[in-house]
Amino acid sequence: MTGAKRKRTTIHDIAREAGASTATVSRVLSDSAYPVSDLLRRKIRKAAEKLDYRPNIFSQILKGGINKTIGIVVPSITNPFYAQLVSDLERRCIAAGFASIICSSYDNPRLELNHLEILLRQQVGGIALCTINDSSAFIARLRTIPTPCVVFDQVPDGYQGDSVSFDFRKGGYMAARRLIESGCKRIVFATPAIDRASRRLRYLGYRDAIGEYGLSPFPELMIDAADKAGRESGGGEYRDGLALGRKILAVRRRPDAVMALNDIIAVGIMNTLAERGVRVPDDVSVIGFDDINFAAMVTPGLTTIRQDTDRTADLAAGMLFARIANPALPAVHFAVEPQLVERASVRVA
Amino acid sequence: MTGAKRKRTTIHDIAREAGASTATVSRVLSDSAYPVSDLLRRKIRKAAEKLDYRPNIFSQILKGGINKTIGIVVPSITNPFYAQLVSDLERRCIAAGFASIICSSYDNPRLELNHLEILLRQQVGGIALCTINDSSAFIARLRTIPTPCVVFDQVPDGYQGDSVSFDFRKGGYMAARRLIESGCKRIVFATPAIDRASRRLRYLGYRDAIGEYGLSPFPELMIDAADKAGRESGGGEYRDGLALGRKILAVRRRPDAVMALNDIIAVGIMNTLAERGVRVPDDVSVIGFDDINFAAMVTPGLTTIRQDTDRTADLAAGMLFARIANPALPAVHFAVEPQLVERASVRVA
DNA sequence: TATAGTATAGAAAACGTTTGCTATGGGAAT
DNA sequence: ATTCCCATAGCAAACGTTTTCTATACTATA
Repeated sequence: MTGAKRKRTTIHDIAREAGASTATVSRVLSDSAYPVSDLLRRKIRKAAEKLDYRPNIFSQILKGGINKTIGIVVPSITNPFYAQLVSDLERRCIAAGFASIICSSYDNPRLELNHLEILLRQQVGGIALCTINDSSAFIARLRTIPTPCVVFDQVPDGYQGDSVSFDFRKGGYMAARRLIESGCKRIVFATPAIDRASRRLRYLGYRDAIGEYGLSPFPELMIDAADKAGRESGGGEYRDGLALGRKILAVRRRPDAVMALNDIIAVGIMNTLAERGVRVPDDVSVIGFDDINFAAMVTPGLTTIRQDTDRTADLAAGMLFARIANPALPAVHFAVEPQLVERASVRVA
Repeated sequence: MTGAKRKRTTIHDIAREAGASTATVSRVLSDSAYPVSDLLRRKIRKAAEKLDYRPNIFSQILKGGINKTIGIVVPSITNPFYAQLVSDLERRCIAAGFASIICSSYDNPRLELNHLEILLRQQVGGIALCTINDSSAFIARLRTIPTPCVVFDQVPDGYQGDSVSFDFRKGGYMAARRLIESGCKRIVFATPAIDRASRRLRYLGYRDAIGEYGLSPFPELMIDAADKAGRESGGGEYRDGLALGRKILAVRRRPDAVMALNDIIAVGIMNTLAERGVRVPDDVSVIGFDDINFAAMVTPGLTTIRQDTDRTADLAAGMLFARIANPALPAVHFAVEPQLVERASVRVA
């Protein structure tokens, strides 16, 4: 359509137009402190304007500049929790003058590693990583990457670099305890496969509470990972909640409370229960995890454990930019605290 | 910590290690058809492996290669509809060997333009754009960008390039008609500000149906954009639904149906109604738009107009990659059709 | 045996910047 | 008038690739 492929204007074009050398043009256009006469400065600026000059970032980076984009890796961008977290992170990148590359690994460690390799090849200036892979091989790999990196939300045991973790165990404990204190006795922890630290820790926290209050051995763990093999997902979606709901309905002596792995699953369970006429919270209490926007929109409103995405993003971005500015800094670690948010899905004591 | 900053290995290192020239190394490593002896080939491959070589994409691109990343711009990544659309697009990029940069403009035209400039500076190989800006100045700007670009979902009037649009007017018509045919007479269209084509068209479709069935002039349009100025959002969120719900409850002769701008707003309205004891669909029918995952999770299940994100992504990605492969192609345009999905929020006739 | 042809390899230029170094001119200090 | 310094400006190297062009050593042909 437009005929011959127009070439971009370079500093050479500007140099010619303004009667200067490329060195001087570069110095003017990159606001260097190098002394250049005002006259020439103006001429160069005008020429740049006239020719609609945009620097070629590839030569800049090649020459040794740092790449002002950071890579963000999360398990699943369609999970509202991560969508919010990514959004909060992205806002801070923009504020710092960085672009961001968002990668969703779809709960697939292989894809996650692939994303990471791509980001490294792209030589992004920094990486914010929420990984579901806590294999020691992966952690070893992580140790070798030359790019500033912060691991957030889920941080694998033994990871030594910068991180801001969420206290999943405490969150699990708080959730279970909330149920216990409202008088529930038969509490089930409902989850798809326990395949990563953040899930195991939630369960451990639940066990802490169960043990502390001396509750009896009940079929306390309800796992449904039946169709896991067949799909590219780590579970944790609505359909998993539906499946778990059916499973719960099938036990002979019904639990009086369920602690769901996350909010989405909690909603799936609530809906399955409602369909069969069992009322929440009157017949069974339900508690979620994450506090996605959505938790406030369902009926009854979902009582849940809040992960503060904004705080997490704030800490993670802060330490990432600090490290980019000074890679020699010692590693730091933050933890963000869970928070109980009361709504209407747990019966009052 | 790690002491001196280790330099990346380059083809020069490999050349030295394997006793070859950089030219040969480049040819081997980029799988060129150029004849190189098997012996040397092997030596170079082994050296590359040993030194953990990764090509520097910046020099590759600088040298004239194309940048295998595409930029995706959407109004809001936290909107589940766009999250899904982005996810569907991203999957196709990966399949085509492209990375993707996802940018959320938060319903802010200034930020959107800024994102676009960044993508151009990054010289991404292609851009997939869902814009909320249909000013003629913006369309003119769009015409001048040198990068392959496809506009999807919302395409502004007068945009000439590749696009895959959604038939919002027809969608609006289908929604309103569904309500009318179930016997509703006083149907209100509930929306935050009508500030972009996709919203205006929905309203127009609604009017089409209203007119066609000769319905009476009722306070048919319910706008709540009160606090718009104060926030970085174009409206369309849950709180907008709540506000609209309150407004609807306040009218003297209550509507018997509401057509919401989108699913999230529909849920907000349903919840507000439920809180005051008005039942959906018995007292008032509610219909949404988009068919986000969420629409199936609320009670009653939300009847809505489906925008097929997967189909949209498929078309958009297809035409984008086609254009990248051959920029001289004439522009093409596709439209994806709305689809009514029945659930339980509209009363049966 | 001379000649051409073929397979293989390397030297070097180019992509668009940044930057260390050198060069020029003029004013101030001697 | 000589010396020195300072303010300007440009030259050219370097970043890591790709690619064109040239060079070498065989092998096959006349």
